[in-house]
Amino acid sequence: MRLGLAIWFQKVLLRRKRRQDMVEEISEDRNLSEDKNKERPSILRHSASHVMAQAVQSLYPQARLAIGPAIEDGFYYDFDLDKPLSADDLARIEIRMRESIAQDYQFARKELPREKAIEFFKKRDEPYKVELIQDIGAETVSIYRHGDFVDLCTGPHLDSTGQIKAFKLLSVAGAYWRGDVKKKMLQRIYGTAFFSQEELDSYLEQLEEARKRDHRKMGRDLDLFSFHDEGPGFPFLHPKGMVVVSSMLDFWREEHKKRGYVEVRTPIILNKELWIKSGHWEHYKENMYFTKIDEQDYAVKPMNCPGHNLIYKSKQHSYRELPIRMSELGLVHRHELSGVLHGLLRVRAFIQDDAHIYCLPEQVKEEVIGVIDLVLHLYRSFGFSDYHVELSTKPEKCIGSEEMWADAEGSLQEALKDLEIEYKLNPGEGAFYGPKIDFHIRDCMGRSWQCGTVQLDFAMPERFDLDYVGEDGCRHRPVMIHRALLGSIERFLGILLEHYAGALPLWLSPVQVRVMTIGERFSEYARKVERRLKDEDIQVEVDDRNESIAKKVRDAQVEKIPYMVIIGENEVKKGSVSVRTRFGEDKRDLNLEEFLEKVKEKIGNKVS
RNA sequence: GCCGGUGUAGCUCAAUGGUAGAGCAGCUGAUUUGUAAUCAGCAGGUUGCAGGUUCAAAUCCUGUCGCCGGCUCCA
Repeated sequence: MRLGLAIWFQKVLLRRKRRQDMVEEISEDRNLSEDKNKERPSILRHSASHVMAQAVQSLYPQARLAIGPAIEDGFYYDFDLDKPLSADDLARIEIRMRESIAQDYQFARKELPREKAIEFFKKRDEPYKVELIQDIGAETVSIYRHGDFVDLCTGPHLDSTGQIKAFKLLSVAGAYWRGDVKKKMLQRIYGTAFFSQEELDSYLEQLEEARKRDHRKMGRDLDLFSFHDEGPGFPFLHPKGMVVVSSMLDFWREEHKKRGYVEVRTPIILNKELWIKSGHWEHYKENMYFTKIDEQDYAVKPMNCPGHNLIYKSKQHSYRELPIRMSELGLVHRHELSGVLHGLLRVRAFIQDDAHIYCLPEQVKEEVIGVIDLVLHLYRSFGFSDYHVELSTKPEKCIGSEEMWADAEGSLQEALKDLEIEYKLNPGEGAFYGPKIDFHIRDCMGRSWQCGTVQLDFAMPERFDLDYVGEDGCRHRPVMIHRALLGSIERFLGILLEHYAGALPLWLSPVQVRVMTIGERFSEYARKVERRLKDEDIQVEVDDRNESIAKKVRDAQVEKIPYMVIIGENEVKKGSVSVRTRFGEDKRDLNLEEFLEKVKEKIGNKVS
């Protein structure tokens, strides 16, 4: 169980190394050095996956081979095997792998005509390999052999198994054949390999570090939020968690006001007819919660757009009013599969920082650019630079015409191009109502989570018959842009906690200052200091427990409280404060008013 | 939802078929402390839940719920 985390953490390591890898790959392209190739972790790891498959088949001859690639941070191999593999089995497999490495088998490549290869793998009773070859268009395929093990593979590989110096099998998990829920579930073994034991050890060490910054643990330790069996996937925000969220939302509202957004609020439960009209009934039903009111069917909203459309339609609009930027910090509920719930990062109810922009067709690009500019500004303000952008296009199951989709995709692409933003293209991954640009941020384990999204929608205005009166006095169809920037407030909080390892920036800290007394007789003065800080809207607490100052400092450090104000004989006498920061800086005898001003200024400027 | 794992005090973990324990947190008292844990005492559990096997179940079996890691899906 613990090992499972390892796979993901490796991504964190590798993200750092990626730059180096890139440089390597470029130089390889120039001289295609065989030796350099051999230094690439992906080659090492792919070779390790072959060695693992060999070990598995030697221990469990009934295991059929599926696929076994190197991944960003290690490798895996999928097996069709009736016996469930346990941690003990992984240890046995590792031992068998070591034997193979000690034998130092050569990796040998061979090319086979397609038909011969199919025959070959049929004879070895490897149906998954046969299926793979049948799907490969090429006339010839390559196989790699080491010892008695043969696998369909394009390579390249190490020279021999002996070059695998440090590896570890990390976890076993289920995975559908070809990622298809309707196909058979296979057993996937994850592992990793490095060129030296030191690298492997340091990786495992950092894995342990990463576990410490899991937002779920910090939520408990810092008393920010909790989950309960009574509502799986539904987060409970505690008072301190709410303080953080309020700070986030205050800032969010300020930035939105500046950019011409208006805020609305729409009901959580709405008549089923509305959802049929919007298309959610048809396309999103399995993710929705339903209820009955006075014999009528209602649904709990999974999205805010239909409600916003009702507001838009509540009166006649002129082209002069557009764009209308209608925002809502809306509580949405989505029935997610139980197996995907993950702390605050994947929940069943969350606040979406949503907005719908109703605009003229010729305003689309400018509006999209405005949204992207705002999303990047928000991320920067929260201290994020590690995000990536993806553009997703028309899926199979969708509403709207081909032409609408082409227009919509074109506008998004152009906006990204104008802003010179690099992005990854995801063909067929768009929402059912339009193409989208997504912004992803990574968690401490290297997992990438979608936050911001900008989705163009030429279809919803049709369904709701939205219109505006143009310059020509005729009715026209507005364009609708859905967008969320932080995405889910809960998810964003989770990511923030991991990003800062719980030491949130001052302006977001649930407790910004803790006043602590050296002895009981200083409580009164400490309360006075507290009062003064509270008057200035600073989040402050007093710790006047009957404990040593060392203990109080320790507790505050563990809670990562930005400022510790220490009150003793000296401070009371001089009417001053002594301040320790969570970074260990210590300043004695400060003037309270000066300290207060400094803190206020830092909060205002969003600096730590 | 699927595959595998897992569930003992608020938290972290012991107890491998024979009387459920520890540290931290909590409470009480002593101590009145100068920058990462003062000392002592007390309290805290139908071992997730429901069945079953057994003279005896935290421990073995079945079911169920939650959680963890993946798969799939998504903010």
